[in-house]
Amino acid sequence: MPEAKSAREQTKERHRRALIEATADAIAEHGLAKVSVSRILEKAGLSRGMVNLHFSSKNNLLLAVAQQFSEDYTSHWIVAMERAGSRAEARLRAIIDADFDPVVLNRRTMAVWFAFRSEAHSSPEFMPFIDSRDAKMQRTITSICRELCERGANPGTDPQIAALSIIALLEGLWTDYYLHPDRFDRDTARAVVLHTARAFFPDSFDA
Amino acid sequence: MPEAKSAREQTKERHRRALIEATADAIAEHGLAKVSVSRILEKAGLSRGMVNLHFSSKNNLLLAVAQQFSEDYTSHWIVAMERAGSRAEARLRAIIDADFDPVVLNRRTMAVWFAFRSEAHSSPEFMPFIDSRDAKMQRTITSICRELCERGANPGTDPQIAALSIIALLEGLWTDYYLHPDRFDRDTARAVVLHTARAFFPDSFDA
DNA sequence: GCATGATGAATGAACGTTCATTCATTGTCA
DNA sequence: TGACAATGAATGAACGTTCATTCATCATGC
Repeated sequence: MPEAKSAREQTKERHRRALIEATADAIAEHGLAKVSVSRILEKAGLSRGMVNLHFSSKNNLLLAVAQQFSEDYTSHWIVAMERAGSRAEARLRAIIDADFDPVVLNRRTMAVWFAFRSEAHSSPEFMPFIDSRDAKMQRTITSICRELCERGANPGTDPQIAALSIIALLEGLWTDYYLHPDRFDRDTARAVVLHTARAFFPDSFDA
Repeated sequence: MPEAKSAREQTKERHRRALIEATADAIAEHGLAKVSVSRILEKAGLSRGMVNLHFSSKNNLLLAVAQQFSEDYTSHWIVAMERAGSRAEARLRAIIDADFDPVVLNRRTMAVWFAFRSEAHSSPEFMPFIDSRDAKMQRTITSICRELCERGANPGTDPQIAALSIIALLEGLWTDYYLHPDRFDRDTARAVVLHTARAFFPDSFDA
């Protein structure tokens, strides 16, 4: 047993999580601009003072939500990549697949991501949590591309440009889903990214 | 002379525009969630009643801003494309260049676009104005791709997939600029899109 | 060309509502 | 019983909107 938590600590933790989930629900339903403490507490089924008790301010709760979603996204693609083994091609495929996994790419999650992104420029404290495809992911994909360049001996391919293209494509397809979730097709999206990967690395990513 | 407007009508129109510009400034500075009528009027240098006098409500003013930016974007790429002449390759190049033109791709404009996008799902009245690369642009680019397929006789290229890829890339690179305006390089961005275009249509888009 | 009444753009104090936050009180485990 | 999580009424600031009033501009009559 790692920690034997008392019943008290357990409900406290449960309430903390409930507030974060309720806030995400409220953002998805009403939009960040219309999210109020009252609406959050209504969704969570908790009393008025709870937000300030657990997070000391509404803004801190919003920060906790942003952090939660950021960490969930990052750990998701890292786990997927590591499960894929050590081959560069398999690792890149796993990252791409992870990006279109319904666990990540769904209406609620996108609503939260895009909401925080749009407020981060005027509230810089959100900045660390809005960059889904952050420096770490960029380094990872760039090094995969570099490996593919060396192995496949593609003289014309710049790993930096390849990585930038793939990441921008992932971003753009997220936006496509966000704007038109009904007409978005996950298989087509994956095919588009793999098509681009194949354009850079003809030896890999066979259809 | 098209219309001889009275001095009264001129100042009225000037105030209307001032409110729209001030609202865009306020969104860029404070974020949509923190834009209040007071802040807008402070920036515009006008009196309290002006928003409701000209737009009847704050929400209608926000709608007018969204519409303005949407129309400006659309007319910009259409003018650029038509100036490029009738050749398919030149037209696509013009659309790509237009998308990275500082007139369109700048901090203020992106702040406004992304702000409205993030609120449109909970306030559907904004929906008609948030889809920069809308159905019209998609039809245009798809038909250009179809023409390039036929002329160049690229048997393996699906014009739909090519158009989707290019549009998603443009979207993704906008997001890239929005998240990191300082480290964004317009020339690299253009090169990335042209590189992808070349992958689909090897006969065209020479570097 | 000038005087005069009509027009409606502009103003800003006031309104009711909603907001995030506080804190004295209550309830519940250890 | 002591410690602390939970409650919800109370608070004042900020919100969008209203509206009686003001006054520069315009149309009209002479």
